[in-house]
Amino acid sequence: MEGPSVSVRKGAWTEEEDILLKKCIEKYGAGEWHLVSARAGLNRCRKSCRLRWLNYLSPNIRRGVFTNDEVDLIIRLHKLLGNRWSLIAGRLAGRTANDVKNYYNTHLLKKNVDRSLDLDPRLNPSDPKLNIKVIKPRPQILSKKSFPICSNEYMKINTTAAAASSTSTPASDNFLNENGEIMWWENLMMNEDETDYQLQQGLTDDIDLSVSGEQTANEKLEVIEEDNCDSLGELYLDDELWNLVNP
DNA sequence: AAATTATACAACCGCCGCATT
DNA sequence: CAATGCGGCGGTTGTATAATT
Repeated sequence: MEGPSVSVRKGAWTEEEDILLKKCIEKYGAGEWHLVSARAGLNRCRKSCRLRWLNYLSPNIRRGVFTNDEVDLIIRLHKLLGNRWSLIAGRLAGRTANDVKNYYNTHLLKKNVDRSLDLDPRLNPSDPKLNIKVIKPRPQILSKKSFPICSNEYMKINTTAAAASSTSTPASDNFLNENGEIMWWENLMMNEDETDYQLQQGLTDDIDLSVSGEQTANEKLEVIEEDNCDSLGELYLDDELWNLVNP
């Protein structure tokens, strides 16, 4: 199906190839990757071209060392989302999923395991009373009052911004304020203790997310809010809701 | 200084979901 | 409904460079 019919070039990209690809994207825009190699005069497969652009050549990419804030955010988002690198990268302006994945695997993977055991004595797996088991990352409960995703204002801002932004990595700047800071970061920080507690206590009972009929994301969220938040004061961020509030 | 080992990261591979035919 | 092709994703590998012996 997707195998190349003729041999295509593999391995590291040359400067000449980069220039050809850049000129092609400048002329035709990013997309239609199956046509790019022909348009650019490259003997590369569509995936190679796409990857080279998204991970290296795109002007939106920010290179250089990860800041402390970025590293903290990666750690916390990974805790929330697991290995969903594109989602994580989507919250780090200018960083690609590949960059984040590489950074995590090389810098944080071992450190993270060590740290999680060091920081929280309750998670010491050597303690037989705790019966620690490895669990997959799971959706989070976030307090409505301190995580303002429920507000219509928030939805208005972000659904509009999302509609105008590209869907692929690197991230849009939807979540940056005028100072280039990540807007929801503080909220995430504030909620960490709460969500950790709730996860440990298993307080993640499903909340009804069913919404009938065709509705906009904003309308859907309002219905979900109405059905659940008023009585419970919480939102259950499963995939559907997460996608709604992080378009 | 040379050999070996560890690290960082660019790139590839296989799979998936979705749209189209 | 099945086949096909596409964009996209995460896991993994290959290799250049740095650090260590």
